[in-house]
Amino acid sequence: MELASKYNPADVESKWYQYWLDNGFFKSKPDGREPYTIVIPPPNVTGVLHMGHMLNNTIQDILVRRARMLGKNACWVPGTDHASIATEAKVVNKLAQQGIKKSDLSREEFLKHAWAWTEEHGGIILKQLRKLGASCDWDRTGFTMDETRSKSVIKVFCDLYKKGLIYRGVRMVNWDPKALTALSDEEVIYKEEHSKLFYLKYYVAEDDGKGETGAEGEVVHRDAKGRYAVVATTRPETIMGDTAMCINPKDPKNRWLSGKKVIVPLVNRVIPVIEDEYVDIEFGTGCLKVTPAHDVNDYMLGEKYNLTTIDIFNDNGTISQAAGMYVGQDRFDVRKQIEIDLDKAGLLEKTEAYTNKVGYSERTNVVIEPKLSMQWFLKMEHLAKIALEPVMKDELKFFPPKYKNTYRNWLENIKDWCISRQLWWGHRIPAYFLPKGGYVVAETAEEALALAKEKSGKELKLSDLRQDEDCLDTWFSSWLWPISLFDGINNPGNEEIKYYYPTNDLVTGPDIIFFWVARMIMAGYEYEGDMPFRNVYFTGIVRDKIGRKMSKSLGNSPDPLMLIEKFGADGVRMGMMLSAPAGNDILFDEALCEQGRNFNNKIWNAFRLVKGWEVNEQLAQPASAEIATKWFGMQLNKTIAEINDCFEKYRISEALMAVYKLFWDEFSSWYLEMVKPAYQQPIDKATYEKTLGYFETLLKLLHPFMPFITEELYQAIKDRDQKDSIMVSLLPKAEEVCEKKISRMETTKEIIAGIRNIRAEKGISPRESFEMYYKGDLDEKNNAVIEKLANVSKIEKATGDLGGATATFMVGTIEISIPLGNNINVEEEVKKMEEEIKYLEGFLVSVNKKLGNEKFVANAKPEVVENERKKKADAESKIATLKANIEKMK
RNA sequence: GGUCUUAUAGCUCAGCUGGUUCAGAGCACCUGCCUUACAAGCAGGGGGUCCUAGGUUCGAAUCCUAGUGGGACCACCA
Repeated sequence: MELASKYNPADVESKWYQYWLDNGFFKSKPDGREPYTIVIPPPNVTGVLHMGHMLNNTIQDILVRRARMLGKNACWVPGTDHASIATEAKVVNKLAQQGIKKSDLSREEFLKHAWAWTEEHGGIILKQLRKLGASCDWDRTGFTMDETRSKSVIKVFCDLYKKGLIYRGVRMVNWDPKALTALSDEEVIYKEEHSKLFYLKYYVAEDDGKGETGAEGEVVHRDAKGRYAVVATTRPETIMGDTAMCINPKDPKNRWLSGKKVIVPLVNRVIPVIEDEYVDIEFGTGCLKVTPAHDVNDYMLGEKYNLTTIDIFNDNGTISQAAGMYVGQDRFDVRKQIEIDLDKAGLLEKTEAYTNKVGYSERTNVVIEPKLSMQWFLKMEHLAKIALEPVMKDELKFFPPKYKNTYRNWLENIKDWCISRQLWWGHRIPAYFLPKGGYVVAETAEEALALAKEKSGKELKLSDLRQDEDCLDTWFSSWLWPISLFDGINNPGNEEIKYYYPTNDLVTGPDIIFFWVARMIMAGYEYEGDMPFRNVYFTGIVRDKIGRKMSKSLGNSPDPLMLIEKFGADGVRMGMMLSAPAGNDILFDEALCEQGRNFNNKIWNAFRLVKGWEVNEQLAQPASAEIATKWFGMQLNKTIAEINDCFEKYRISEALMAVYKLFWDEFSSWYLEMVKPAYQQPIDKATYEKTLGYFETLLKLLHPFMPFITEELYQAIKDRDQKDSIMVSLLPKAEEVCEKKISRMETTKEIIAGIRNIRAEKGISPRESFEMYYKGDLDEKNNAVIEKLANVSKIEKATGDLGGATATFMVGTIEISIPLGNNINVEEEVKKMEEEIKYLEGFLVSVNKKLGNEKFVANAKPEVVENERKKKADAESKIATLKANIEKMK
């Protein structure tokens, strides 16, 4: 078989993915084995794969494939999220392009469009995951709005309602004027903004323009029209909703306003001046305008002082009838206009540049309007309580653990969760209103009817009930994901939920720790009485190589599929992992995928070498090969233990680096060179079989990271049964390691490197063989290896004087000398040795200083002191040797 | 403003309980090589005030304090 010198991933990737699918290797059913479960963080159903997904799913696939190869029953459940607001926004946009307004459609008609859109774009992302090699059990693919999941959501809603944890009420909520819905606090993103602070004049009502002068410390504003207060605001357009002005009772400069009434500028409404310590004396003028309908804190004041609320906004952010002016105009247009109007009327004292934080809708990116409205809420106190302790006690572990703090902080300051959304795409709230007021909550309309009859004591028909128009927050379905995927809500205690729950690892970004992770933990304990997953691995955010967040608008995000095409899925997976230490942001650079691809090629070429050997059964195993096979077995086990340790700590990129070095350095650069027969010569059987065995083990270790090339080569090593795939093979266990063999080989490598170095420095061809003499206790067991790799014809312990023409170097305390005949430059050698002596003498000084310090000798641990003494002796003996050598050369 | 986190080679990061695994890895860089698996390669090499200033200690990259510079999250300023 002639193999190309370059590996071509495109030739093999789809073939093996299909093979895995055809043989059902991704499938999982409960059985007697230990389960290993991951549920995918469901991507938006209509989304496309981005680099964040690549990272996330690569990690999950590595964990799942590894678990499978450890003999566990690995189950990775894929699925998608209906993404209520995001998807609805997309559908609304698409309809708008066709000239259709959502408001012109009935709920049913709109949902038809939404489902059509979902079917058209849905699941693209899952297909893309296949290209990456994701070993999900596709038969289990879930969707947050499929039948099982929907039923679960409704059931949970009713249950929480019955438990008194869900309530309905008018509250100040975050209103998205574009999507026309309420949002939870978590869906609001605060951005710093350069805006203006407007100073408005509020004249004192019934003031004759003369009035008294201010007392000590008071600041009284006055002009021809009378006395006035100045209020600083960033939102002058809300003055139509002002129903009070507030000062701090401890504020001397505004004392004179106490008990007065003032006139809202332009609006001319007379409002009271109230006093509350909430007002910051230092801010602006210390006078606050109170608009209870449009600011959270003002609302609080309104409640406290029983102020009237005037809602001056329509749902879409335009000014409402209630405002009485600027009706129908947009809030931001009015802000500009009212500035002009106030100024003209002499009611604007000044404006100042000002930086403040403004809340934006996470999804539609419009400025959030705090708004009073009737919504459904979930009480969080109980749920927060049951979710906190397991994480703080590390029963449920976070990687990296620093996120425990973030988690605790959120849970300890949690507010009730606004779960209703004024959207159609989602789970409709199962609340039914009675004709004469009141409502009932039930899983089905029929049950609701029964309850309604009971409640009203009257005969009612289904058509008399009106179901709540709102639907639930997307996260109200995703928080059940680890349970609902195994139907644990509808069918408690079923075989699957018992087997797969709690799941093992959750891999996700820290950006959804509140949205999703925390809430899943709550739901897990509430509904299963147990954690939803044992470990949470938080990935970093994928950034470009100069640290900018990858985003569509910056155009700095590569298309994952293009990357796969260019470097192969294995190369890209490796590129992602090389750059991804846990918890730190990932500075993604295509060069890392290139490194991944190069590594693939390295593996490929190592395979070409091994596979190209011809075996001669008569041949005895050469000594060098025997040493090599024994040593590499040890090295292999050592690295396996290292890898296991890395995985335990979720240091996945370090695990990869360990295999990488094992394959490239130890196996390819050292081992293969040791056992490689001369050109076109056959190899002995024992070495050949050992080597193939090692190769296969290496492939297994690499498989979780690079599934495709490893399957390709696993199959190419020999003919295998249809069902014999590397992905269902078992990883070797780490066996006892003989450290002595390993350290002996390290010495051997150093000697070889030293000799190669001499050749390089002197320009002597590798073909010209050397003799080697040594002083010190060199273990001669590896001599055959030195002879082969350094082209040394003879190794001997130096007995007498070697004469002048030798190059000498030290490996530990062993002195290696290579006679060079005419190739030597005595002066150069002496100079080199003198430099070494200088260094050693400096070293000695520091060691002697330490040993001369009585406190050190008295206080340090004995072994440390002993070590220092040894260092001293070694250095002294080295210096003596070097000095003797110099003498001889001269 | 609060909480947390971080600073080590040109870049990205390891460095555990303070001491020979103590200054490391990968990449990048430099110098030789188209040597017979691999130039997507091989063999070598250079490169760091371990952020700054104090402190604890016989001994500090490591522990403590402060400062400076990054980053993250939360929160209230109209």
